[in-house]
Amino acid sequence: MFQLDYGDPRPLFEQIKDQIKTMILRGVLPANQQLPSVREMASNLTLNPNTIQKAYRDLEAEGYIYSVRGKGNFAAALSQQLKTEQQTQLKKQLKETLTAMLHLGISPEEALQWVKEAYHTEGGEPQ
Amino acid sequence: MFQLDYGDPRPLFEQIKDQIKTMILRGVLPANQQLPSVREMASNLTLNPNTIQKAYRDLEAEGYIYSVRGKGNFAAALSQQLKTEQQTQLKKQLKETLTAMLHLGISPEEALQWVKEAYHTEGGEPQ
DNA sequence: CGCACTGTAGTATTCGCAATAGTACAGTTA
DNA sequence: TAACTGTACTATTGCGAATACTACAGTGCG
Repeated sequence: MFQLDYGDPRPLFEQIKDQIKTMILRGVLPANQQLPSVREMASNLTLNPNTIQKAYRDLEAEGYIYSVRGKGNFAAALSQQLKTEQQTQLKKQLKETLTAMLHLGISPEEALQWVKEAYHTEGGEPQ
Repeated sequence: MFQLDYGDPRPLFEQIKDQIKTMILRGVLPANQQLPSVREMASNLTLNPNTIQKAYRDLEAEGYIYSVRGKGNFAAALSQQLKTEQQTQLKKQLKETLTAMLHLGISPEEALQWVKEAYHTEGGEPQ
């Protein structure tokens, strides 16, 4: 179900968190969709249930999922606040990238070209 | 000379590496400019010389600096290869950001608007 | 009820790796 | 020679991720 990279310096629970976040933000996991149980996911990924639980607890604290004792974990409805946060972060990220490009000697015109190009090559599905 | 964030999960030597990289890529550190000695930098940042040495060794392996035994560490001339690598990475980063924006419901038109906006607000120097 | 599932909480332990501490050796320069 | 430089070790500490294990609480179903 998920892709773990043991070479990645980032901890496993973070990798799991990010993948779930992405799925929720992109609508792959609709609201109230049930997630695999802590034990099941742990079994599938061959790691400890505690690791999954940490990921789930964090995600709940951040508003991406909600937990119901005895029932399971479910994708939360994507709040406007969460969307706005994400947008803000993406904007910041975009600006950082553009700044780095500028300082590397790439003109704004070239940058715009890159942007258009990125859209034209959509379907390659980066990441 | 450098800014260390002990709250950052990233190791110290990585933070140092990145800051030096950025300075070199942006021309703040011209070719053959001498860097502080391992021991001096360690003293300034109040950490162990080994930590600095690790950063320097990595940077040399990546082609950002060169070391001369008995003399010191110096910024390398920014090779075309290094620039190209950096450009490739930025392009990839840009595309990932744009893809995420798309999936968040931001149209290409809006995205372009963001890009222009980012340039207009230059001077705020993000990061 | 009893059973099998779910989440939750806690402790103890292992393990990896960043970072420290310390010593030693080699090359440069005045 | 003296005081710098880089480099190479080994040993140790310390932190946090991940494991292992146990236990308890709520849900759903036959």
